[in-house]
Amino acid sequence: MATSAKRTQTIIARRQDLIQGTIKSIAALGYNNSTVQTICEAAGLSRGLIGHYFKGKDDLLIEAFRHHCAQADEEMRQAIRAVGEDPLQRLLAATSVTFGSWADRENALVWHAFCGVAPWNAEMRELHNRLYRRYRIWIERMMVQAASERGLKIDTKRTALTYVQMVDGFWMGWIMDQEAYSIGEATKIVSAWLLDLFGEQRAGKAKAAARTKSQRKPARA
Amino acid sequence: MATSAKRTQTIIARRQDLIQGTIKSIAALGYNNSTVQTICEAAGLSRGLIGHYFKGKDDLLIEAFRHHCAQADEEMRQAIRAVGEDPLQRLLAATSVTFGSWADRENALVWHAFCGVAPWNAEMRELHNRLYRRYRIWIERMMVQAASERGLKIDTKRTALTYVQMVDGFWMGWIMDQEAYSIGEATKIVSAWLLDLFGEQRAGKAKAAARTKSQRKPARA
Amino acid sequence: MATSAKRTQTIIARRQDLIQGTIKSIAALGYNNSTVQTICEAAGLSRGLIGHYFKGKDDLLIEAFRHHCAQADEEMRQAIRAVGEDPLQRLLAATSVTFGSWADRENALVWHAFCGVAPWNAEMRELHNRLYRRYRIWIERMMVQAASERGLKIDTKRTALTYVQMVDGFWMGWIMDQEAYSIGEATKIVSAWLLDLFGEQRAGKAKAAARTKSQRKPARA
Amino acid sequence: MATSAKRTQTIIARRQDLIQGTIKSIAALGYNNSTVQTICEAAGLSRGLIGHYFKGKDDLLIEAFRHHCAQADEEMRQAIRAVGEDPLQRLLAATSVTFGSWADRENALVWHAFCGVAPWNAEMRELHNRLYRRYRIWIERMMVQAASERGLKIDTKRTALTYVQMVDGFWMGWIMDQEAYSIGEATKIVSAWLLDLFGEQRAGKAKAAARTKSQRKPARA
DNA sequence: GATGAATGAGGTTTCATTCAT
DNA sequence: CATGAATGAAACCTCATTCAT
Repeated sequence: MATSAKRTQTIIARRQDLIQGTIKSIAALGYNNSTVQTICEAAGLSRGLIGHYFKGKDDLLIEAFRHHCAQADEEMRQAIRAVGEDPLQRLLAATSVTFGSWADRENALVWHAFCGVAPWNAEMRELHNRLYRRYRIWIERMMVQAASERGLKIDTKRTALTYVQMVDGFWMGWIMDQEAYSIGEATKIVSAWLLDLFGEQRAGKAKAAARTKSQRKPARA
Repeated sequence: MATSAKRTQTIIARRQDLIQGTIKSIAALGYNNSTVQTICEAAGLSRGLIGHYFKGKDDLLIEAFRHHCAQADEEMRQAIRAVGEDPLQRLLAATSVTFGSWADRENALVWHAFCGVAPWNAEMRELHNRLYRRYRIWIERMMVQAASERGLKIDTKRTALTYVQMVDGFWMGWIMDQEAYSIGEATKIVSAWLLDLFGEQRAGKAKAAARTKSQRKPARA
Repeated sequence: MATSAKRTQTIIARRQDLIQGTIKSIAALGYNNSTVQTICEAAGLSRGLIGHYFKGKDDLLIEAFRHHCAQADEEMRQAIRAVGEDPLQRLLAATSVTFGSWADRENALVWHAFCGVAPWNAEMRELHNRLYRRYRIWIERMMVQAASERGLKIDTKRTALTYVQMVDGFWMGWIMDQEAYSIGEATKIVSAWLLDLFGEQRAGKAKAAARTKSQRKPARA
Repeated sequence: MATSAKRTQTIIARRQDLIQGTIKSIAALGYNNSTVQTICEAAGLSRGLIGHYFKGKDDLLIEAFRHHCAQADEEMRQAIRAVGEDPLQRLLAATSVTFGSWADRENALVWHAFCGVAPWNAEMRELHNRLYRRYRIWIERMMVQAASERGLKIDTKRTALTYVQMVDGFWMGWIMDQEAYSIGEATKIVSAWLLDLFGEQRAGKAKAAARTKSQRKPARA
């Protein structure tokens, strides 16, 4: 019993080691240049071990991506929960966590590397898209709440889409060229964009607009 | 003389063939799975030829990326010139060409693949960043003009940055998942965003605002 | 004492388990495809155990062959003893046991697999040849008796050799293609051949021939 | 074109080189111990070449077996044709060629090695069995002719089977232990067996039988 | 004594490059 | 010049063996 449990634990631990090694190796060398050799070295294990815990290199790579997706998902959920119920606060928190705490440079590089390969890898594409569909739905749901609370009429689907792609765009730009702008700037820009849409003065304007029967264009996204 | 000129022409033609083969192969198979074999097959040439016209596979890949960058640059320049002098029209034209005429799916996939590799390849990173610096400067310059014509006070650096990354973000999202949204939607969203910033009603409002001495927040980008 | 005896018994039992696992694995997968993994799985034991009871895989394989040889030897001895003293009956019993009771398909496949390897393995070749030399001598001895009892003049060395190789030939043919003929047919053919040489009518003929001074050719084998 | 023809010729030549290397390597080291390394060394070529001319090692091994089968077939056909129309002479010639000219020790060892693997390899089994079915049919056909010419009533199917398996049995015995008997002895035994079945005195007996009971025409030796 | 995790040697295969034709 | 055959380095993977628990 205890031994079996311990074995299971070891298996999980070794799989994690290899996944972390994969991530380290990809961050350091890129996807192409990561070999079984470099991955196992990064994990501090011997080359042959990969066969014990994964079907092969391809399987390990996919599992590493799956892990990465799951972790991104989890980090965001926790950050959002921690901040309370207010949808705008949650959107701001999501922005912060995306641009900050979890997505350090290593994670971001690895994410970038995987995305660069996913279009030619059905399984990775599937994983990525499942994550993003959920992600866009969350964002949209929060925007719907925020708009509703403020009496704003907004095309939330379009706005959510814009938010998600804008964030991704800022990430990619920073991965490619760290000197063009800092992650802090990106955070500020996106946060300001959110506040402009859902912030106090907008709420005030919306009420005022409602009073005078004027109406904002939904295309405002 | 004539023979030498002809030879030079052949060299250029063969290099182009190989570069086009590289692009086709990457679009079809991805960066990783593109081998000298698949590239030369796509180019309709024999495998050994690569050594005659490039230092090797790596050199060919970089040259292909260089070509891709140059072509993107050129396409945008022409599209912008064709549309006349008005900066807003130019911005809209740039958006159109980015999302449309040049950047078909094949080109976009290849661009995506190269970007997925560039962070670990000094030469590619350099090429990419040179292009993007120029690109951001154009966009900013046009925004400066557009704002100035309309008497708008806008943080153009920030706005240009936002534009560029938003466009890239929409591209990437569509490459990863074609079912999430269409390129047409992305074009509409970005165009609407531009028009909201620099379009007619905004111009009117800006003049009105100027009359009443009120001042727009720069964070509006 | 008791513990030591028990230990010895365990050792013998485990060695037997592994040998049986080897035989099962070879029968199922062939010699080439049998790995320490498949052998230990077939034996229901863990992989590391092989090192405790044998010098290594090669040693186990040879011991398994040794066991197989010994068992073939033993089975035949018992079958022959069980049938009484008559040499012809013994030859027929040997044929039966070879084609029947012991040499089921599994044993035959394993034998075939070992023989396919033995020419390039000094130890296996030696084991095989020792067995066959004894085997041929028995067969010849029985033929000598049978011939002598019947007053037949036969080149027994040649006849014994023919018998042994014919039986082996029928085995091999059936291992390679079970649809060409059945083991039952092979048994009938070889038995008929024996009866034709040593059976009743032959005995009668031999006596008649002896009366007329005619002489059979030894080449009749 | 000449170039295309030459290329085809080179391909055939290289494939032959590799097949010959395979045969040499198997003869020298056995099936198990033959690696891509040893095969290419025996062929005097580099390791990587195998991928140009065969799908992989397994494919090469099967092609080598196919070649071996084809060659055995061809050698026997030619030997039989060379000896004229008489069926008994043809049977004796088949015996000679099997035991002699073609099947030297190297070829026989390789044949033995392949047969040791074939039961666990569907493709090899199929090749082997196709060859043997044809082989047994030839032998039977010749026996039918020989018996008919001599007015003998023989179960030719059974006799052909016995012949084929006896020959194989003698081969196998000699491969396993060269000291037990020589190939010359085996040839003599089998030839004598054939002559005893279809030879002069048997024909004479048949004639005698014909004179007294049947109306069969006399056979020509 | 039994286990199976870990190792690393060695096998197969792929692939960029070279070179004779 | 153009070709593709040949090479060998290096990648992935399998597997026999060792060893800590």
